[in-house]
Amino acid sequence: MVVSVREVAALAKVSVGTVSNVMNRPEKVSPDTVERVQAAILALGFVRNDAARQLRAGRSRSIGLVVLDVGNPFFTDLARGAENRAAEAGLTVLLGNSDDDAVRENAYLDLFEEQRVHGVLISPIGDTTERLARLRERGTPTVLLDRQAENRNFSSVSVDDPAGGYTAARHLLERGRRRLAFVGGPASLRQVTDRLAGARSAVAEQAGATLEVIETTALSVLEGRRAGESVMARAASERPDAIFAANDLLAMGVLQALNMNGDVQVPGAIALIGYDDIAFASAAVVPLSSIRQPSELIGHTAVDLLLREAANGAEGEHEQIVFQPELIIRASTGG
Amino acid sequence: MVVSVREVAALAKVSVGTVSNVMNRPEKVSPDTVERVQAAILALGFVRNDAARQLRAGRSRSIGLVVLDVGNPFFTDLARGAENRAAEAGLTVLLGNSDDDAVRENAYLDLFEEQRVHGVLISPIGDTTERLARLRERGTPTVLLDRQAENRNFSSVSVDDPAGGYTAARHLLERGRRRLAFVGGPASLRQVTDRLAGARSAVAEQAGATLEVIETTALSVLEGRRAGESVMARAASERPDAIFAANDLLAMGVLQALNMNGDVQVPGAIALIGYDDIAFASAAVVPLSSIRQPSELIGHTAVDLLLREAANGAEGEHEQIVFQPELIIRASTGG
DNA sequence: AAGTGTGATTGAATCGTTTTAATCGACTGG
DNA sequence: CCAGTCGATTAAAACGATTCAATCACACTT
Repeated sequence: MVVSVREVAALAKVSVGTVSNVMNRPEKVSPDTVERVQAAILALGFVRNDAARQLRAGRSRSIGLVVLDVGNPFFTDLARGAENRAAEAGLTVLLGNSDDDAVRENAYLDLFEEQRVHGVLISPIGDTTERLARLRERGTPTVLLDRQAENRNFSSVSVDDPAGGYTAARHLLERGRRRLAFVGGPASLRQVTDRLAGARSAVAEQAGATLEVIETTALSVLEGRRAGESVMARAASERPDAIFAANDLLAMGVLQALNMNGDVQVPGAIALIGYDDIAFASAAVVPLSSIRQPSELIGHTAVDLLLREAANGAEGEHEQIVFQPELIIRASTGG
Repeated sequence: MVVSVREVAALAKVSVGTVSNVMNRPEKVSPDTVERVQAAILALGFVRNDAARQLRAGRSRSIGLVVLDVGNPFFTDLARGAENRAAEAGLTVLLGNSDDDAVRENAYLDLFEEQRVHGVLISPIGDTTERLARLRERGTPTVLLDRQAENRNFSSVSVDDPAGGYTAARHLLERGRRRLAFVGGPASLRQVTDRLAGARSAVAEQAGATLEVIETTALSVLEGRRAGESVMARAASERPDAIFAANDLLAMGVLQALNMNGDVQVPGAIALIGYDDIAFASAAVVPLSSIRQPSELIGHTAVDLLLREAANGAEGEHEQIVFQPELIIRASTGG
């Protein structure tokens, strides 16, 4: 019960070439033949075999997207932006979730390369540039997401993380807080270290202000809760009076921990600010101040860059696009 | 600069057949030949072309997953479960987002069928059973998610939605509420109508209790907010004293609307319960009571069913698995 | 020494679509 | 009436990995 162009051609009494033409450039085929072939396709329930098509074409019609965490709305929003733009260009997005794991990241890159995807968008964990360079050398255009390559060797779409970190910390300082804590990790993530660096420079400018770092093993709600609990375990006088979390998931976890016992007021005792401004941030126990990133726009732009990169060939220029983040003030830092 | 098995074979001074054997069943090849071939692969940076492989094999090594909304954590959790189980079986999951749109759903089904995926998992919108029956007839095993086929013609993994709806409404009634409102839609979604039906029967059992329906066009935070605002627009005496939202996203939107002006107390004036128990529910402004569904387990089980279905061939039995939901009580219904 | 078995390797056919050069008919203008 | 053109169609050659029957080399048995 396998139906290939061969059967369709036989039924429509034409050659396989004509069947192919009907599917791909019907204007080259006489109207009545088109009709006859389409009738045959329908009658037999023919579905074209994409593997054969790709084999001939050399490249697939999809692009691979590797994100750090599909559970993070920031990345699903970004994916939506990429998907929409890709759809306009007739391409499909394959979504891979590295879950902050180098092995999984690598597995997805292998898979995408074997599939000869049109290109790869990736928010890399740690330092993968060597692997990515090889990927590109072998002909798969690559764009970095949410991260700039040190050596400008890659096209990238990112947001100014040091500036975001600076803005967040500055905001807390302006609210009169002096004993800040940064919650985030792992340090292998560039986003984390950049935001921390930004916060550091803001604190350095302010006499009498301090910044402690509470490191986490992931950017998840659970890890945030753990960090929050470690703060709660201290005597009240030992606690920071403001917390800057490296993303909103962490911030929400921290918030849960602080609120669980009900004895720590936010923002009364501790002000809290997150990062990303995911949709849930505004609906939190205490609506969360945050640093907004234009997530959909990032995905959208990344696809544009990828298409340009693909068109230019290997020796084209690489373009770095950096968006500016935006401070969103809500109740968690005193409205 | 294209590298195929041919080049590898030439460099290693063996035949292409041997190269293939090295990759797929190295135990059939003498150790030193294996080594020579692998060295050649590495030296040339050879990456096997998946399209050619699939063409020969007849089927791809991935399974297609079509969900209603990737923005909904329920579905990303489900996807994670599916992905993990699939990985154990050496398969990849391709995630498609129908966004509650029949056209996009169809596009993904076409794509997956053209790719000759191992099988399809889908949370169908509206009535797609005819389309799915054809898909299966042509050889692609299919499992329904979060939805049972009326005629038992499909394997499916779902949760008892009428029971969940009943439980939610019953809980509100037991808290002394009598003027309930159901927020949800569109009515084309089976999940919505089933949960509503369950709620209806609970209300019918309770003398003096009423249930109004506020229909939405989607199960999103935004639509929830819209519904909440329509409630706020009424005189206080005309408002319900309890709201059952068809999922947590809606419930969080409702909550935002009720809280925005600050004048409606939850659960004081209006008790609120959602559905799914997504991770963010417990971190909401007012921690949200909800009906928990075992999302990861659903994804996991669905892949199992799919593999069984694929093994049995077309005329095998179809299995319907129904999980029971669980009431989670938090502050939004009075703790 | 002939025959038998075994393990390693090979060569060619195959999967299904796309593409290109070639062919065919019919028609037009000189 | 013939050369030339044009549109529609065809046949065959790709694309690259897999697989299976055939071959080969070599050791072991009788």
